[in-house]
Amino acid sequence: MKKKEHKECLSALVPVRDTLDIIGGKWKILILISIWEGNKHFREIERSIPKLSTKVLSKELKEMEENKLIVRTIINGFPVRTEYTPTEYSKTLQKVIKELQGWGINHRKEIFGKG
Amino acid sequence: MKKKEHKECLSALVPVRDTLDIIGGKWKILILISIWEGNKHFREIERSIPKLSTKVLSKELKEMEENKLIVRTIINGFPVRTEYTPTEYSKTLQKVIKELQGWGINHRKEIFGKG
DNA sequence: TTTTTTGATTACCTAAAGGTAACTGATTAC
DNA sequence: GTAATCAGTTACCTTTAGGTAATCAAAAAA
Repeated sequence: MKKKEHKECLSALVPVRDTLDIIGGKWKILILISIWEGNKHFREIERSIPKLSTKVLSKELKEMEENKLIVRTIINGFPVRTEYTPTEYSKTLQKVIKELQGWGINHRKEIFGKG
Repeated sequence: MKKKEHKECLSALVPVRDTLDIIGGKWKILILISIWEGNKHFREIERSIPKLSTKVLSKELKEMEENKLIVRTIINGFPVRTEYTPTEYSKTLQKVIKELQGWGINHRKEIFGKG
């Protein structure tokens, strides 16, 4: 009898993991959407998302900048302000998020809708 | 000056959260793929995924059954065996996973490939 | 009768994610 | 001078996810 080989295909999952690391977590998509909607300043973004703390926002914004989803610009003015703007590249995530949303909407029907 | 309204659109994100809960985490996609590949029995699935513990596998399989991604069948035989088989419905996740993978592959290029 | 294999469950522990709150430094209004 | 707003940082605590290992019950093999 042929010994069963378990193909693992772990390497193909590395990019899946990468993506989940970037849009997973409790706040990441929320913050991204807030910025897409036009919120530009730290306090503005913070206030737009109930219960989000400055610490978490600070950490997430750094990661998002590293991932080229947003650009951070310091504006030297009377009160020094910081501006966060979404990159064109960040918009490539919209299709992914839509896909997650579509599946989730259908899943609710699958689980609760029909018996 | 018109007061800035921050549209929150939190409700639209509930299904996104749902989907991430189902395919997020360290093992869920790995287990799903193992079953898609034909691994049917508890030990078989366990052995196909290095470092996965029985405790976590047990928990994840329950959740996957609740989410109608797999079917659990007990086969009364000489050693009582349990069989896990993927549902047709589970295959609707393949498109989502492909999307996550595609974005992740491109993202590596974006971050490391070009300066 | 002891060991092995099957499919798990339980208790305990660690590591990571996230939450709370105080504090910095600069500037502007009172 | 005092308070408030801007953009954060830091230290500490809690919660959750995941890991380790022992155990259970049934049955077959030695």
